[in-house]
Amino acid sequence: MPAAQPPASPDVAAPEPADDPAPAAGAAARAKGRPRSAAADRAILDATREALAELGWGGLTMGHVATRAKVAKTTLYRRWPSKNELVVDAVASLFDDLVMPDLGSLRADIEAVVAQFADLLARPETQAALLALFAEGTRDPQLRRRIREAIVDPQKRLVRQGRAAAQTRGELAPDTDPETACEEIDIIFDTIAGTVEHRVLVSGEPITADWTRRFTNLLLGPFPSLVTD
Amino acid sequence: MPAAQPPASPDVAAPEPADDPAPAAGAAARAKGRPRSAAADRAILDATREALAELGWGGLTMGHVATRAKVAKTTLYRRWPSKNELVVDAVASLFDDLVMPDLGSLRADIEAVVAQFADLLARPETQAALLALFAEGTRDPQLRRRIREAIVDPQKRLVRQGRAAAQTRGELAPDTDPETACEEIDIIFDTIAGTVEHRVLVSGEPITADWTRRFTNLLLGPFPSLVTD
DNA sequence: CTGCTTTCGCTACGAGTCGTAGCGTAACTG
DNA sequence: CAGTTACGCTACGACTCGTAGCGAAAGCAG
Repeated sequence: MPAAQPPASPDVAAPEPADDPAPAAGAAARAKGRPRSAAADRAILDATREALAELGWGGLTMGHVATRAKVAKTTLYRRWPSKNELVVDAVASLFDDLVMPDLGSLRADIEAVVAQFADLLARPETQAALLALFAEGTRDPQLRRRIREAIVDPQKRLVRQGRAAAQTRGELAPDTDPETACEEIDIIFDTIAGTVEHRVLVSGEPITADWTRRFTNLLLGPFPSLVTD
Repeated sequence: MPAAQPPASPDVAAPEPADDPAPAAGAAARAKGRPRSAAADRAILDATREALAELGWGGLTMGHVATRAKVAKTTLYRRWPSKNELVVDAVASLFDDLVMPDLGSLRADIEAVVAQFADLLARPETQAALLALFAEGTRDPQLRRRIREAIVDPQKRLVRQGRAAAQTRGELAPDTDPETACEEIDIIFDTIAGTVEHRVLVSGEPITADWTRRFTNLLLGPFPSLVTD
C-alpha cells in the first residue's frame, strides 16, 4: 500500500507501464537484492498515526517519525517522498472501517453512516490529518488525486450501496439515466461528507443522535418549517 | 481589525475588560508614544494575501511577508504572534463581500448565496488559507475561536437574513421556539458551507448553475427520486 | 560458498525558517 | 523640552529539511 516506487527505479512517475523494458512481468516480484522490510513499513505507518495524534500535523516531522519507528530517516525518504504522501497512506486505512449496514430503511442507513463518520472524525489522528491533507491538495493536483483515490472516492461506495439497497426496497425509484445517477451520487456524497466535516472540524460541535435526525430530515424531507402552497 | 494587543500590553489575552486598571475609557485612543503605522497594517495584510495566492499556505513565511510589505520582521511579530493569527485577519475581510440579496424567493436567494460562496472559494488566496486555517484550528481551541468569530459566525447572518425574508414572504412558518430556530440555522449553515467547500476544495469540481439547482432541490424538496408512500 | 545487488543504519552537511534580543533612530505626547 | 513607544536593522541558537557518503547486512543466482 505504500507510495512504492518500484525498487530500483529512481523516482520517475511512470503511470503508464506501456513501453516498459520488461513487459508482461505482471505482478511478479522483481526482487534481486535485499528486499524491503515489510515490518518497517508497518512501523512507519503506525508511528505516523501515533505522532499525528500526539503532535498534530504541524508538529509531525520526518525525523520524529523515523525515530519513533526505529528507522533511519534515509529509509523513510526512500519510500515516501514527502510528509504529504506518507500521511495519505497512514490515514487512508482508517477509512476502511466504514461500512453500509443495510438496516431496512434509507433513514436508518443514513443515520448509521453519519454516526460512523462522526466517530472517525472524532479520532485525533483523523482530525489532525484530514483537513491538512485537503489543504495541501488544493495546491498540488497530484496530491489531490492521490487523496481522492486513496481516501475520498472509496467511500462513495457507501452512497452507492445505500442507494441500491433503497431501490431494492422500493424506497427510491430505479435509475433512469446512469449519467444523472452518477451526478446524484456525487452531490449526496459531498453533502453528507462536507456537512459532517464542517460540523465537527470547523464548528467544533459534537454529532448527537438528535443532530443526526435533524440532518437526515433535511436530506430526506422538505426544508424544515417550509410552507407548502 | 488586527489581532491588536493593546499597545503596551505584553500579550495577556484579557478577554474580559472587567477589572481594567483604567476603567470606562471607552474607545478612546490610549496613545502615549509613537503610534503604530496604519499603513504598515494594510501593507502587511495585502502582502499576506498576495503571498498566499502565489506561494500557498506552506510557502508562506513570516520573512517573505515582511520583505514584501517592506517592513521589519520584528514589526510583524509585534502585531501578530504567529502565521495563523495573521492569516485569519488577512482572509477574514474577503468574506465581508458576501451579501443576502433578497431576490423574492427562498430558492433564488439560496442559489445566489451559493454562487457567491463558490466564487469566493475559487480565489487562490481563499483556497490556500481556508482549509489550512481550519486544520490548525482543530489543534488550537483559541485559534478555532478566533476563526469562528472572524470568519465563520459572521456569515451565519446570511442564513438568518434569508430565513427572515422567507418568513416575511410566507414561505417559511414563523419561529416557534428560539432554541429550535437557532439549531436550525446552525444545521443549515453547516450544510451549505460544508457541502460547497467539499465540492470545490476536496472533490475539486466546479460549481455550475446546474449543480446549484440540484443542491437547492435537495435542500428544499424531498430526496431525489424518493418514492412517497 | 562466492559474487552481485539492494536495503539498512549512521553521520554529516548546506540551506532555510523560526522567534527573540539588542541597538540606535524616528514619531508623537505632555 | 523629556518621556514613551514604534521602527528598521542585525545577529543569534535551535530546529527542520532533503541529500550524500559510508560500511554493514540480507537476500538471490551461479
